[in-house]
Amino acid sequence: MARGKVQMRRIENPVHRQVTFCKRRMGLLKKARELSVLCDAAIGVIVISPHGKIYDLATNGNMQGLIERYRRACSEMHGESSNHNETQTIKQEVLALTHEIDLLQKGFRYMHGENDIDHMNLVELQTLENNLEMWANNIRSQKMQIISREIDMLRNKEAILQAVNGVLQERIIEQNGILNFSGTAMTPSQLTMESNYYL
Amino acid sequence: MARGKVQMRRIENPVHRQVTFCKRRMGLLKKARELSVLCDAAIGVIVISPHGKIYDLATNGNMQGLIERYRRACSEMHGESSNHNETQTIKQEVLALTHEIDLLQKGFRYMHGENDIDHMNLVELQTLENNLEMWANNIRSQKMQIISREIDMLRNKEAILQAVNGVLQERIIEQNGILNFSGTAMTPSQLTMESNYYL
DNA sequence: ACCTATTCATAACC
DNA sequence: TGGTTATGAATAGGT
Repeated sequence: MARGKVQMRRIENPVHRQVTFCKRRMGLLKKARELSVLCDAAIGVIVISPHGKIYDLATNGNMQGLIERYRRACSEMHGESSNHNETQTIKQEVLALTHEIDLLQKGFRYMHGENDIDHMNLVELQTLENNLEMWANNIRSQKMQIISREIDMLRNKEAILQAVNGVLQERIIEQNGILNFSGTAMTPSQLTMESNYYL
Repeated sequence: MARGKVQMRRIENPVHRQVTFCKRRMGLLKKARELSVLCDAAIGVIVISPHGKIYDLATNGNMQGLIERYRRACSEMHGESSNHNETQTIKQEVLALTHEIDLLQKGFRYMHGENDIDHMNLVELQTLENNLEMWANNIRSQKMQIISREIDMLRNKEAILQAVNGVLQERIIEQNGILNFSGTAMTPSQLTMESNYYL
């Protein structure tokens, strides 16, 4: 909103994104507090960062209570009995989530045309299958890129460590020659670091 | 904020308060949506008017899931050792489903042309690939169903046509016997309909 | 609901 | 992260 209009889509630059996240999050919470004070409303805001960190605000100081109120109002709307066995609500959530997944998957099916998979003909299905195959291939190559980057990095590390190793060995040999502490000299193998395969 | 700074306290005039409530509520939800889009965050906003009317927004389209995530994070923060024996497994299920939804949404965005694939890690990519594979398998089996239905239908047609053919041949032979129009008699092969392969 | 004068929020920059 | 500033957005008050 300043120094150039911003496009309404995910900010690609991670640094910019993080900065904007921080600033706008502050702004959002401030606006929420203001609305709450000015208009005497109860407001809850939950923000979950892409990395799962949670920021929240409950203007009445108690998010749980607010959520309960919200839930009660929702179930009233759905005409459900407010029989609040915790397990029951969670099971309903599972149901809701499962339903959402179904919806998303249906959405996927619509990607290649307006048709549902059950009503698609062979040509359409074949096209969709080919597209999926391409998509999967992209994913596989992306995976390979990540893996080979990791491997390259590890090779580099290995080379560096080998070099360090050589230097250290020479130094030890030198010291052995000078001090003849043959009993305490480390063998080269003890100096070799294990590769760190954290893929 | 315009035409005079406003004091940060409850607006006494009920009309002004209602108008401001409406306007600022819109603004708040807009800001929330923007933050969500720009920074890839999951955001939930609950607004309860002084009269108890509820307005809400869940950027992932599912407030229950969001609240669940929030609850989970909170109990983690409080380090509560949950004694919910049965509930625990269900909560894990919710977690898994929520995660799957995240993945599907990421994939969705990718399909729409925004290259989120670059920001997915190996595990996410692997899961997505598996999902795609399952999907492709569904499509393949759907194709096979269509194909075998078509084949069955064609076999039926063939059988019927063969029978008709036989009858017609007999009739021709009969007519040849009676009228002896040997020059204009059709050969059996000309009566055979071509199979209609419109797959 | 629509219209501006004003204040506010914030993108880009340190 | 924490400041500064130019600029686009939000909105208070009025119609």
